[in-house]
Amino acid sequence: MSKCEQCIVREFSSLKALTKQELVQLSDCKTSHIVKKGEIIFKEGDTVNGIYCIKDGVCKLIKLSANGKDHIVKLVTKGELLGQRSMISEEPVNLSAVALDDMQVCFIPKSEVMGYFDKNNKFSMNVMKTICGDLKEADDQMVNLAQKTVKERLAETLLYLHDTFGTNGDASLKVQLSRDDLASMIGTATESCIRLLSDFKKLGLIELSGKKIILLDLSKLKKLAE
Amino acid sequence: MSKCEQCIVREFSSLKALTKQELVQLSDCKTSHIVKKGEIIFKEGDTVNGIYCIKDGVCKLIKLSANGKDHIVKLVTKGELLGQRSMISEEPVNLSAVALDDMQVCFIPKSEVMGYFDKNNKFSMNVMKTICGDLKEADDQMVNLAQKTVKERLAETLLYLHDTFGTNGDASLKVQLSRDDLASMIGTATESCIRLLSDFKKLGLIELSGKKIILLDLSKLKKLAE
DNA sequence: ATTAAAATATGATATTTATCATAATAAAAG
DNA sequence: CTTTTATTATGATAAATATCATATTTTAAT
Repeated sequence: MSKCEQCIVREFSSLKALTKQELVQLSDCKTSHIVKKGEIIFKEGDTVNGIYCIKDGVCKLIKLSANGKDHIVKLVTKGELLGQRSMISEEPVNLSAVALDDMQVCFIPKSEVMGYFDKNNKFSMNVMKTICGDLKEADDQMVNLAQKTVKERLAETLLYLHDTFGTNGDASLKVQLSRDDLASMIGTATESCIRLLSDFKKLGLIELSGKKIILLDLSKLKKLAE
Repeated sequence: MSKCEQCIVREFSSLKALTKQELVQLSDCKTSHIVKKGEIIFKEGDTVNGIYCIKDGVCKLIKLSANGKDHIVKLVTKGELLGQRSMISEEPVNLSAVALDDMQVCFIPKSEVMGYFDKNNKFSMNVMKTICGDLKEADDQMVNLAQKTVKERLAETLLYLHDTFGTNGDASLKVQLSRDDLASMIGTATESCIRLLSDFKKLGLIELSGKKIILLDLSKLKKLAE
């Protein structure tokens, strides 16, 4: 079993506040898991008795709507924690988590995490700040969905993927979303998403080859995203 | 100066966790304010060095979008606290708060609140749960904006106003929003909102008289909201 | 009370976006 | 390697929504 004390990823999450002693204890009670691309980590409505720490890979947090389509609320990647909100609220999770890559995740049982909450003030403050950050982002996204056009949202999302997850050697976006996923991230029909990508390609803003997307003109995309 | 120990409203917020001693101390450092309808409590970008406790009235939390229109992210009413996120994140507020009614609010300086955070575990847990609740709601709204039609969102919002803020003696919604505000709550153009209200009226779902809105057929509205 | 200003309402039209249909391409399975 | 299936792409059309114009009503101000 790998040791949390030596895990670099920890430094990027609220867990960075843990003491050496707490980390040793954590190593003993955590479990490590491999999650293959497409597999579900947890499902809306599940009772998840703890939190997941993402060691590698990216997953989508999705919410099913009344009409059966689902919406991608957020992408989460290595260094981040999953299931904090649910644990604090003492409610089932309100989102499903599905791997977009092959992932490595560690599960930390609730009992352990709650202990840190009580004893380690810095840890609980970190978690709170993270959740506050999520809330702020959610507010922003809400306004975008309410007021921006699909074209603007697509441009913005492409830039977000570029800036947040970076590019491969060939300049293509590292996170490879299907057109379907991209559409459910910006809140539109798959065909509309595909059509706009074609438009962007014709305008020389992006290059498409298979699932790969290369952003060619960042500044024009920024203007389009307003 | 009114005493917090005797304030009923406190029982409805995170402040219910405070001890008698803490409440006495709170009474000494809080300031009470009257905010007239339409007045601004704080503005996006402001540094608010504390939190507001709403004793009476309702306000809207709005966010300005790039195109100049603003979006109502949330309505907040008596018993609730304002500015918690900003205080925890140690960032300027990301939303503006504008009174929809004449309001009574109390301001509690940051130094005081942070003291409770450190010493009163129940209080900080309450605040966390509130923010987690806000995040869950934000996720829901996001999906609604992404996937529901304007008609569905209008029906849902009318029901929300009905269920959350109640009705007057004549069965009209207690919170009176302008058509403009209603539109910026559901994320549509003012004219579209007005048009749909007229449609609902013609269908016998609601009654309109001036600014007053009366919901006549809750179950049909529920079906419309899906 | 009268005028001015703002809010509400409705029609006409343009634009955006979704849906349905079908083709082309890519990926997976046998 | 070939067949099947899923994904991506594009056209045609329908539906939803925004915008512009203008009328009506309500509210506020003089």
